[in-house]
Amino acid sequence: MALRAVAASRGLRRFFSTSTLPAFNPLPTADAAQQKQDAEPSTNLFISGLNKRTTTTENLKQKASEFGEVVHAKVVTDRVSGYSRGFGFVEYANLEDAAKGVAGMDGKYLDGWVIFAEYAKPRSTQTPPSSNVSSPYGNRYPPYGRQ
DNA sequence: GGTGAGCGG
Repeated sequence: MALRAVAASRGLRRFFSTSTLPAFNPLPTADAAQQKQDAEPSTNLFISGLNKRTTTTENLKQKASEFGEVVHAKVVTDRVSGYSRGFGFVEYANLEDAAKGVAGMDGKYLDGWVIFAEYAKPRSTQTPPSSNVSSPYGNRYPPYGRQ
């Protein structure tokens, strides 16, 4: 009668239940922790949100010097047009100053614009390929990209 | 000349 059907469905439900529980990821915290990873700490900082109309190099260096020893500070400008591209790079002397610079400049105002400071990606540890012909430095290069 | 996410010589 119906008792057999109820018992059978209950048994099937228990079977599916026991076979479904440990099937998927029992520890989603490990995957979430792997996804939540900030940029690797480095002395080079990527500053975005700068004002395009003015060369904020001096202001950026002065602003970054308040949180640590700044080795380099530059606003990236287009080579052909010469206009600022709105972002720059700041290199600190050590990682602690870089961390303080990020915590101190990220989300702050600079020249009327909110800037964003985070760790920059390592562009290249080798000499650029376009440095054998039209380079004012010849084969030698200034100490850029040093760590 | 100068938009508004982005990664430079």
